Amino acid sequence: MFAQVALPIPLRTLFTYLLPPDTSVAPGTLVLVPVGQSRQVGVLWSISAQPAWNEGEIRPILEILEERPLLNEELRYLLEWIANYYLCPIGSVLAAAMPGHLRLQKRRRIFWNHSSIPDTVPETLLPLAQWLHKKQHLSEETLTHKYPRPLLQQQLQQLLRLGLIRLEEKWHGRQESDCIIPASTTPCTTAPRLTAEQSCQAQLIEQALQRQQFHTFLLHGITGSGKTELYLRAVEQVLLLGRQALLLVPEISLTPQLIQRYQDRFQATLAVFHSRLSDAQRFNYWQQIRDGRARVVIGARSAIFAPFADLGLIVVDEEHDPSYKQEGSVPYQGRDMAVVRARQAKALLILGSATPSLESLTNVRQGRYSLLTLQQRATGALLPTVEIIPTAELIRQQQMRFTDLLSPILRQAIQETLSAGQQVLLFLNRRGFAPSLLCRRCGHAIQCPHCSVTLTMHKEKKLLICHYCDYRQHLRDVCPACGQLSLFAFGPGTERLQEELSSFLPDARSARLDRDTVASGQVDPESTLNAFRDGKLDILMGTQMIAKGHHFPGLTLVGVVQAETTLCQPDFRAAERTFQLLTQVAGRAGREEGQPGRVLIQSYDPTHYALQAVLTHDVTGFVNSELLYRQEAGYPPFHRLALLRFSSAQLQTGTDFAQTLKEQLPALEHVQLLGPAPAPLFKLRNRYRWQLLVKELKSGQLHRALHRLLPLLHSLANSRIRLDWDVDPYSFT
DNA sequence: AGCACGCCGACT
DNA sequence: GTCGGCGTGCTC
Ligand SMILES: [Zn+2]
Ligand SMILES: [Zn+2]
Repeated sequence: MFAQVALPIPLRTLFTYLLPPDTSVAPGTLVLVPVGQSRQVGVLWSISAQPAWNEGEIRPILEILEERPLLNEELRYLLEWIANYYLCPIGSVLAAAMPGHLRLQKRRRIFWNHSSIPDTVPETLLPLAQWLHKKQHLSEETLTHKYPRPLLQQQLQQLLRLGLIRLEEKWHGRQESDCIIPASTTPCTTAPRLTAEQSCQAQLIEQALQRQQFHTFLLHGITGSGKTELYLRAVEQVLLLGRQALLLVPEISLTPQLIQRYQDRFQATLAVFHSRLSDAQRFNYWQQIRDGRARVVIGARSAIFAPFADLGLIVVDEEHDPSYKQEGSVPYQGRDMAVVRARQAKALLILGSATPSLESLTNVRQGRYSLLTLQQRATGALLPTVEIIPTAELIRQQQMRFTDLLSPILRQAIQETLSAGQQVLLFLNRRGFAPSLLCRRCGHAIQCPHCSVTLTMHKEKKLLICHYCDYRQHLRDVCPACGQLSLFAFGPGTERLQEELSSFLPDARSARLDRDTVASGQVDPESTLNAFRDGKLDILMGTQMIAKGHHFPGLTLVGVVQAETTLCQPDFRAAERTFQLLTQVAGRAGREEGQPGRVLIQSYDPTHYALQAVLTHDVTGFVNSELLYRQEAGYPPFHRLALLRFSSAQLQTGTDFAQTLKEQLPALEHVQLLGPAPAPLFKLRNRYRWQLLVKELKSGQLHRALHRLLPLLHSLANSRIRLDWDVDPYSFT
């Protein structure tokens, strides 16, 4: 018998191995196989009587690693689906789905397996044999310091044949793990009462769960309307049906507070995939999910690959969040994969958001999803009032300097709020002190030597840092172009905001939460958020990190320092993103009844329709005008896109290739080719970049075109050109 | 992705 | 002379 095995290396095909006689093993099981000079853990994909490959020697499977399959058919289907849809090797998909699971621990140990060194040992092997005999056991790594690998392999083989040594290969699947989940399904805390609106929607969810068929709900509930409580109820019900549940959240929302909330309800059965898990812990969770011992799973997008035995419910919270899109070698959209997986598992899917993606809303309009809405806040509080502050106009009227981040209106509002004993949140989606350092004499902006972007000024660290490649140089006073002492920090940043705020209100208790303060250990996110919630801080300022989900009862004023930071990006979703992010931030304000919230948005473009929609809480109005724009411009959700990118370390090589493509790319049916054009971020990590946008004109024809286009690109490109592509792209930099 | 093989610059 | 840099090509 032969086995086709998927390996976690970027291969488009399965490899064929010989199944040792008398082995009973089912597809989906982990196996150890030889690959070239090394060994790999792979997944047995299928078994056949005839080899699926006959162009060389077929080697045998070395070991069946587990008694039962880890990847059931449903999960293998998902991985194949991803490989086909996103046009990437099945091996890469496997590696993305199971990071670490399949990795053998690099250090093989070699044990001396004999009391002495027999005389029969050939002279060439003596030095190695003596070394091993003396030490009794050594890691392969240590040996490679003294022996070149091919020689070592050869000598070890000989010693092995003589029965003098024994190899021990470590695979963490064998390690005992420390994250045992006890088996119990008793809810720990009792559920709070639902509002009339909530219980109405909860009933619809329950009915759908009872049917145990695939169905998708879009749960569109305003901020603070109690979506989480509906998720919790749905999970409770699916557990009663004896099925498992998966909750996907954006990476940034996977906070101790969120975990606690679920733990209080489902403690006994919960597995949380957070980024600090070791390979062994992660693998142990996988086994417990397969065995049905873990019944509720929470994680970011990659938890979609967990090996559920009987998945009955998937919840995608904040379904519009861009972090569901994985970038890199396997660029999948986690939310979309939830649809594929739920359909295959006959599970109920709930996509929840206060600001649903246009894709999901379109699916509702086309009848593929059903809509559930929550229009009232669970506490009975009203939505905050929103005002837009025209920064440019205030500067022109000399009411503020153009270097100021806080307008007089916002300053006054902060003071009023603090003196009323309430709290303030200031949002600015830019870390560092300023995004660039300019020369006021010659206009020079200090750039990254490896990328075509300006270096961000970090005042505390006294560094200029590239936010794309992490290049750093010391902060300087002298302009590198004209040699004058004339550099000044241009543009906003959270560090500068903090500086301005502490000179404005030196006595206020404030904290800054962004990647820099967290990484430097200055600030602990959990305790800071808790302190703010408990009223031990007056002002919290920061980036994305403070925008999500948290409930701060004393918070009544939200200030958005500069709305444009998300607006001016080379991305047709810029307006949608801005609307979503600002609505989300605004939703932090005034969540308790009787304490109305106020939101002040500072902007250089106050009439922009995305901001106007935030002002009036007009989701429908925004969605309609945005959809109109998308339709006219031929963008998603009306036309699918694929982005083909290429780059080269030499400018000329790239330019030539772009020219070649312009001349030689044929017109393809049912798609439109836009480009190649230089990428908005033209140089990144010393590579010059171009992109070619493929727009689908007739539904269902994108892949046909890509299957013609990609081989053509490969054949035209020389080895200096690096090619990659992204189906349904979210990033256009 | 590893890991080999292979062909050119600075060193015991 | 050879040690080692990483470019190219293969792995059932
Ligand atoms: Zn850079
Ligand atoms: Zn200058």
